[in-house]
This record gives sequence, C-alpha cells and structure tokens, in this order.
Amino acid sequence: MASEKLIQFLQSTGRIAPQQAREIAGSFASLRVGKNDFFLRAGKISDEYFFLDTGFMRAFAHNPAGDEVTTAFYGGGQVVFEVSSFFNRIPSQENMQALTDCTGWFITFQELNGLFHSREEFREFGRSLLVKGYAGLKSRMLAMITESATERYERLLKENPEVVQHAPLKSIASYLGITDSSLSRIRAGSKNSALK
Amino acid sequence: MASEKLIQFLQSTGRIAPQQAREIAGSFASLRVGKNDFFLRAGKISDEYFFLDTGFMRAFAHNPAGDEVTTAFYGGGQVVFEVSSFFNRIPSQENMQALTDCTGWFITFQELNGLFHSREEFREFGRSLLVKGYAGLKSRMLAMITESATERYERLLKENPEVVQHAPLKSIASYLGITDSSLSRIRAGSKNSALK
DNA sequence: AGACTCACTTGTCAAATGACAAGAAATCAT
DNA sequence: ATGATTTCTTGTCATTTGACAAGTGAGTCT
Repeated sequence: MASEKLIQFLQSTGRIAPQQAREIAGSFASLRVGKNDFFLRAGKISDEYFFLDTGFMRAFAHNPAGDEVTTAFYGGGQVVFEVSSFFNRIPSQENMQALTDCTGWFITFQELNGLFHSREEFREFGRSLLVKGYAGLKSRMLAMITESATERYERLLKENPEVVQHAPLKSIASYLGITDSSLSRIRAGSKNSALK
Repeated sequence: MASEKLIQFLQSTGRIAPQQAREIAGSFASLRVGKNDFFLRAGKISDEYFFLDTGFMRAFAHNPAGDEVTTAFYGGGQVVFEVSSFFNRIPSQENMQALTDCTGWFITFQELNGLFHSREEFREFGRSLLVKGYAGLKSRMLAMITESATERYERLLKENPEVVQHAPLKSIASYLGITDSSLSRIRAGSKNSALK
C-alpha cells in the first residue's frame, strides 16, 4: 500500500504518532474515481470517509430553479464526505463528483466509528478536522459578506489555484455566488486592467 | 438548580437518558450576562461552553475597513461558544455580546473535555451539536448564493422572528450581507408591496 | 428644557451584477 | 472528419445594491 500521504496526513495535527498513524491507515482501502464519475449522489447516504490523494473533486447542490450550485472544491490531501449525511445517517442533499481522475483511501462510517471508539487520538483528529472545516466555512461566509465578486475570485485564485485549472467556469462562478458571464468578465478585466 | 431546560436539551438528540442528562447538567454552573455585556472579546480564548436559557446574543467580527459584521444570532435553547477558538485553544477573531439580559449554564473547556472523556453519550451529543452547526452554516451559505437580500430577510423573519425583535437593524443588515439602508428599504417595501 | 447621541429612514446617483441572447471556441460522439 | 454539444465570451439593457448625505424621531445626560 502506497498510502504514505495518508499516513503523513494523520500525523499532521500532531496528535497521532507515526506508528499509530500507520496502523490507522491500514484500515483504509484504496479507491479510485474516474473523471466525471459521482462519488456521492443526492438522496444517498454519504458512507465513505475519503482521503483524496490525487485529483480534484467538487460538491454541488441544486437551487429551487434547478441550477447546479457548487458548494465546495477538494484537492489532494483533503478528506471528502458530506458531514451531515455521514454523521446523521440521512440522505445527502448534495452530489460529489470527480473533476479529474482521482485516487485515494477510504473507510466506511462503521469502520470510522470503530476507530473513534478504540483510539482516542483518532477521535481527536476527527474532531479537529470537523472544527477546521467549520472554521473554513465561516471565513468563506465572511468573505461572501465583506468582499466583492472580484476579490473573492482573486482570493480563490491565490488560495486554490489548482481548482481554477480543473473546474469549468460555471462551477467556479456558482461557488463564488455569481453568474458565469460575470465571472467571464471578471477574468477578462483582471488581465486588461492596466490596458485600454 | 432550575436547569430543566438544559436537561431537556441534553436529551434532545435521543442519545442521553434522563438520569444521565441530570448528572451531566450538574456539571454546569449558572451564568448571567447583562444586556450589552460581552460574553467573549476578540483576542481572548473562548473557554465557556454556554447553554443560553433565556435572552438573545450575537457574534460579530470586524471587516478590514473596521465595520462590525454580525456572524451569528443566538436565542434561548442554543449553545454559545466560538468553535475554532474553543477547541483549538487559540484567540477568537470574534466578539460575542448580549442583545438582552441573558441567563444560562456553562462549563469550561477543561470540564467539557473531562465529560467527553468519561461519557461516550455526551461525546456523541457534542459531535451532533457540531455537525448541526456545520449544516446550518452550509445552508446559510447556500441561501447567500441563491437568494436575494429580500428573500434572505424574509427567511430570517420566518425562522428567527425573535431575533428581529431584539437586534438593531444594522446588526441584522450585516448578518444578511447588505447595508443598513438597503435593509431599511426592504422593510419599507415588504409592507407596501401591494400599494404604490 | 436643551443639546446629544443613536437608530432608523429616505433621496439621489453610481457601481456591481444579472438576464438574455448571439457568437466563437473547444470538446465529444459516432 | 463532421455534426452536435458544451464552454466561454461579449453585447445590450434592466435590476439590485451601495455610497453618501440629510432628515426625523426616540432616548439620554446634565
């Protein structure tokens, strides 16, 4: 198993020692998701806690009008699962789909819970991940309130440049809360802002 | 101790039995926060996990320009603390302030951790609360992307009518991501939408 | 009472963004 | 390859929202 990246990841919070990380990683099974394949479909229960090793994914919901709204992007080194569906065992409102071919490692809800039960340090790790996701959402919310569309785009470009390279414009636009034509204009503008 | 509401709350996820709920509630101490008093100041570590029994509170941050941005409202029956600061033991970026006189029950981080350690059912309860908060933020984010300011205001009015009665207009406006004059116009408009 | 502050409203104008539609460019299926 | 589909860009115009400023009214302090 070439799960070195997962083992590193488990140690990243400093609460899990190398040997324990190796043991925990042993409970994960490998998974690959082909480009455009769905990792999770709305209506299903999110049951895989998936460490994404290589590739990019996105999550999206539908607004009342039926349009797709991208709610998250994921790159290598992140864990992909729908929090509410996974922990509450209820159908997901969101879809998760691979933007590129993806590879990684997963465990099921049941296995995760077993590990949480038997390993306090892994439980702490899981909480830390949840808290981190929560904080990330909060800061995105703050950006949505205080920044202009252009600023939000530039922030995404800076903080997540790979995403911009792999996601289609309309997904990025709905993630930023703007229309695709507006984003197209923002892109055109930021290049020529000095010219004309 | 008249902590019946807290005891009920602990049982609300169905994972904690009445007797256990009573014992856990016994670890909480009572707290009152006077109107306009700060429950938490930016720069401090959030160290109280506070079950708000009666009253209303809000959380707010400052944007780069220095203006207050309200990030959350809390009413009776909710738990008030800054997730990231509390669990990561880092200074809070947010302030939390009482909108009205408040009463409730709290435990410190250390005590909470002790309970998490000794009582699996309370640990599950804590996770459930975190997951609920996470899901709430996600749906607020979705509303911010897909709904107009008027729709967001009407949703708040419907889902949290008490808040609107106790928070000043400008706090509500920044929570909704609009200026106070826009909110004032929205309010004026929704009354007269049938008239001229 | 009188002067102050604070919360809210309203007017005017500008800026940001959306709606809709047409066209160019890239991608895909057969 | 070719036609179909999707993706992205661009034009025109409408709508939403913001910026700024003035005004009203309610409460507060001395």
